[in-house]
Amino acid sequence: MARTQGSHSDITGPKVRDTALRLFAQHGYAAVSMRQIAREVGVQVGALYNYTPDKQALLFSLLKGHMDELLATWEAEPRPEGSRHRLEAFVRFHIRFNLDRPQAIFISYMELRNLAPENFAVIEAQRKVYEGALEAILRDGQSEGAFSVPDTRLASYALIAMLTGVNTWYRAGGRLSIEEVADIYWDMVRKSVSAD
Amino acid sequence: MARTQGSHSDITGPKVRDTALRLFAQHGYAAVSMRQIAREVGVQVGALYNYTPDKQALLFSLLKGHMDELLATWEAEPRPEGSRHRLEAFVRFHIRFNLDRPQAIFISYMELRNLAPENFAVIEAQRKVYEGALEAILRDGQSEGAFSVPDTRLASYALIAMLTGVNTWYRAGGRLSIEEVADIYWDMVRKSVSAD
DNA sequence: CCTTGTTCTGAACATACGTTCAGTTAATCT
DNA sequence: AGATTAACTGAACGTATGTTCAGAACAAGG
Repeated sequence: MARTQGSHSDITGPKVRDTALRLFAQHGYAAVSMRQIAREVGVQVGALYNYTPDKQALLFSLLKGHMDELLATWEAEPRPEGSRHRLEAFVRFHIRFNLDRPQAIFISYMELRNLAPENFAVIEAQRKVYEGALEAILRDGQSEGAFSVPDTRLASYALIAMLTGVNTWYRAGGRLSIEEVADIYWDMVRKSVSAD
Repeated sequence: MARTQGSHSDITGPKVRDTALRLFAQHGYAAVSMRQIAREVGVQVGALYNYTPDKQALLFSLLKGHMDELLATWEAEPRPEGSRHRLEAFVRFHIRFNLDRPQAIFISYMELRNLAPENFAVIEAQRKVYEGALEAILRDGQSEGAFSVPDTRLASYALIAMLTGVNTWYRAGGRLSIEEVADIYWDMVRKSVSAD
């Protein structure tokens, strides 16, 4: 097997993924053409098909890679004692993780409908696992008496939406650091699930 | 001027808008063709151009109409006394309004990037007016001592995201009525802006 | 140095796109 | 009844789309 060293595929491959991620996030999957990706990578359009069987697989691969990383990173996080600390850990993890990769987050919310049904099912299942982690924390805290949450399912949806919304306005280099943002959001989350 | 009564334009016009709204929400603006809209309306594609100068104007018109209605309806709402009651009114209004027109809400969040820059500026300005109404309530309540919100700007973003998120999971005919959903969300919002 | 196999080009394929327009249909007004 | 005109068809315009593939370029192994 020739060309294992100095091979361009080690460079072009990631470049294709990075470019596709950026363009999909910027203009949307349907609005970006394979030729546009190729142009920004610096190759002819045919060369892209050395790295993906088709355009749909490219989108799916990006989303799948992102969800795999999300779940793996979350599972590797320290798991503090007590529902309150676990909820805080989730909030800070979610904000940090999302703000670190805004483009992947963006397409993983916007481009779900452009996935072929069988691909959609895979991503949707992974998303449910992640959201289930939050609901489990709320349920545990509720039965321990640490939280006052009448409907843990709804509360998990509400909190996820609130936290994910950070990405719509946060810009690096703004007036607040990621830590300060997480402090403020954690304060609101904490109060919203407490008894009053 | 002939054909003012019995004219088809009274039927086809709204049909074009309804169909476009539905298809844009389902598949995304870029993924829907004019021929697809025409087919579902029941006319040839050329006929669509009696109702919109081009595809972009059709999208803009839908979004503009939606934002106009949002602002007008909100301004016509009763304006209760006291920040707490005003916040509750906003929460309930937002949930009710959003759940009543899920498709318009969906495209007005997803298709902003497919607007031509000058069209985007118009919609963005209207959105800011609406979100500003929430922030004003939070600011008033904060200075009156009714709320404990360290950063009213952030809090308004957080609450808007949380409330708008209802549309991602709510389905009519589910286990909860719109009123019950609004009750639960208002409970969380109320606590999140309170002192503890 | 010559074969091997990866990576890429350049061109082609069939199909779809947004938009335009001359011409047909039919409802309304005089 | 005839004139007017809104509403629509059917076809065409040029361009863009995703994908395929024969062959060129070229780095490494024997």
